[in-house]
Amino acid sequence: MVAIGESVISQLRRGVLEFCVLALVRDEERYGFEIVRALSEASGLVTTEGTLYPLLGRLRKEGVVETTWRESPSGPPRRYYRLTAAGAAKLAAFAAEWVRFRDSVDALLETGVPR
Amino acid sequence: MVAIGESVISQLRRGVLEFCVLALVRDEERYGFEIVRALSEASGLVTTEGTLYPLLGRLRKEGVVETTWRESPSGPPRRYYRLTAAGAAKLAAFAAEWVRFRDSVDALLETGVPR
DNA sequence: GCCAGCTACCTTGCAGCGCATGGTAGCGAT
DNA sequence: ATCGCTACCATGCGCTGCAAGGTAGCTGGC
Repeated sequence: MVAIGESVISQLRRGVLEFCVLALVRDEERYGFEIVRALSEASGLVTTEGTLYPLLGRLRKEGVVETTWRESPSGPPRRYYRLTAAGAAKLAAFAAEWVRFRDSVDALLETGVPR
Repeated sequence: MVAIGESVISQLRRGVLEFCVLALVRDEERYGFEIVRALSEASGLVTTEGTLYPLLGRLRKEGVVETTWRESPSGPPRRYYRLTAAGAAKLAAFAAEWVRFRDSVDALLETGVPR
């Protein structure tokens, strides 16, 4: 068994992280710090604030999420994110692409032959 | 239905392409141009020579593939790639990581909750 | 009062990889 | 001899994840 670097896995996160965030705020509002923690619970999706906040900013500018500041019961105020209709559409479109991509990779890794 | 750009999908290929190539040359020798065509058959993995040749060069330097020049029956000579033992180990290690990563993403996209 | 530690937000600069583009050369057919 | 296909390769850009560093609110202990 050979260990591959964490850097290899970090390349995997490219392009996927964005949609994991959209999925996280699809059904309920969440704030940034909470999203970092939630992603850390999913193995292979661990990330840091240095990654997430710039990403959240891009999503906001793009109009796929909208935000509300709310007081915290204890601590500094939080910016809560929720999905917009445009975000829901983009997420749905990605989910379809993801399935195709995932199946292609699975087939290749298992058989060594494209499908 | 909203179309998402090809650029979104191209980000998905990050870090995965390398291992798809390793998988392709695991069981039989293949040459560069052939690999480009083979990947194009797998939806979601379409790539170009501008991507593949630099990648093959990195894999060669890394020692996970080795190559042999062979005459073509018609056309310029071809450089054939095959997996080394180190490459096989790296591929196997990745396959395990991939399963974890894939399942995490699947869970998130489906439920909006990390697992 | 004040300081340490947690929470929570954000910015900046770097690095890696996929891609577009362009270049070279062998071979066969018209 | 020119065109088109095959087959190789290099260069520069852009995007995104990450490390590192910065600001500030709140709480609890002394």
